[in-house]
Amino acid sequence: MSDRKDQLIDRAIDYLLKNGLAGLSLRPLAAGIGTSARLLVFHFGSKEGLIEEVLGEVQERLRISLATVASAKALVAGEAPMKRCWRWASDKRNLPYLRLLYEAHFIAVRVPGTYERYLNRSSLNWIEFIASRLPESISSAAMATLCGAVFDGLIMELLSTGDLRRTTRALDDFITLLRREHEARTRVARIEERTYKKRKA
Amino acid sequence: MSDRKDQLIDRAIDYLLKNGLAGLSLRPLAAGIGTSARLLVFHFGSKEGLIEEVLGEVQERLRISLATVASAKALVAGEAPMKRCWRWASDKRNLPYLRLLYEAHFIAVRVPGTYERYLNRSSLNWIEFIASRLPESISSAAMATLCGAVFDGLIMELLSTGDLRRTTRALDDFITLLRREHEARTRVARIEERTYKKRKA
DNA sequence: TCACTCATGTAACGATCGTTACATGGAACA
DNA sequence: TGTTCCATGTAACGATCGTTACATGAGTGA
Repeated sequence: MSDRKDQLIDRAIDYLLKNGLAGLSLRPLAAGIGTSARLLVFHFGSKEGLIEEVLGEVQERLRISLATVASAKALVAGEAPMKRCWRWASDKRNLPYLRLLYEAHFIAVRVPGTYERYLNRSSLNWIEFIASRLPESISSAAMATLCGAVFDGLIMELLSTGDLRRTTRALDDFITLLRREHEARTRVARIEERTYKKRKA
Repeated sequence: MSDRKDQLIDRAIDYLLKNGLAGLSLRPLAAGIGTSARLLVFHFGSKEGLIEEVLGEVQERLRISLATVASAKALVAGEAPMKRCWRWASDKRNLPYLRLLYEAHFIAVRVPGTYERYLNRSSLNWIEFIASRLPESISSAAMATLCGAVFDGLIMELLSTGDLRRTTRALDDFITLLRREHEARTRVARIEERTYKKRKA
């Protein structure tokens, strides 16, 4: 963990954020960050080792960054955690990191045994982050899956088109749908509760 | 458009459905489908030409396949078009084609000028398909974006985990949300209409 | 001063890449 | 029968890939 190596990781991350992971090769990467392929292999052992360390650092940075928005209140009351999470994810400082992780995730799914152990958890973990903050009335595995899919889909759309306004409005619409469903279910629950009390009395 | 070329396209599609597009190289492809790299270049001009024709054929097959479910009724009444579309997309005969197109879409977004003119429209066009069938009450650009994102996200989740049951339930939940919102808005609309009539009278 | 470790440069290895040159077989048509 | 065009095989080209061998300079503690 020398200073030189950390510096190389920093620069390699910048390079990967720009150029992606799919067609990565050592010599252009080395030339782009002011070193040589020889030194990359010297410090990281191999190309795969470099990618491992870079992806690990990327996940760590995102994890730390996400922690700053983790102090959200419950859904429905105040700003929705989903909205907060969306503002974080669509921030232009975080979005390139997400793009890189999505790319790695895609490659890992396509070619099993590639990077998958560095992505298995905590990479796209804002889904758990959101799901754990759903109110009980609309909390289920399917609903958590839906919330995660909305995020994945909207971020992909944002990455493809760059249309932040439209994707943000789509998320707002989804939050509205969720809120209305929550209100409908709790109203039914209150009615049932009242009915139950009446019978009891 | 010789028979031999069509046969090569068929086999190349099968190969790409299995092995993906990212790390494609001519010699393994040729060996996998019983020909030679020499002949692939002879028939398609270049590797890029081959990918163009293969992706074009893939889109054409999906377009035809999607047309078979295009005779859906309006949302809310009967089976939702989204559900119908989901059953089509998650069919194990169609899913590999979608995976290939998603991969191409990802590469095209990452490396501008790559395949993008072969994907610009009609590739992921079930989004328009769905959006055009939303009832007026919940029809907007944002809502269409949301529906598309739900599809993209759920299909990615299905491709990643293979969990058809959970992703299908998530879609059902979303349809429920949409339906409830539709009912709420039309109810409000009816009340407003009644109020308006009363005043008029 | 000397040995030793770390960092770095030069150059090459074998493999694979997309592509091409050249030759040939075989069918169709004059 | 001869010619012409399509299909195919063999072999190679130059480029690039990840990786490695070897040498050397720089710093550092004994």
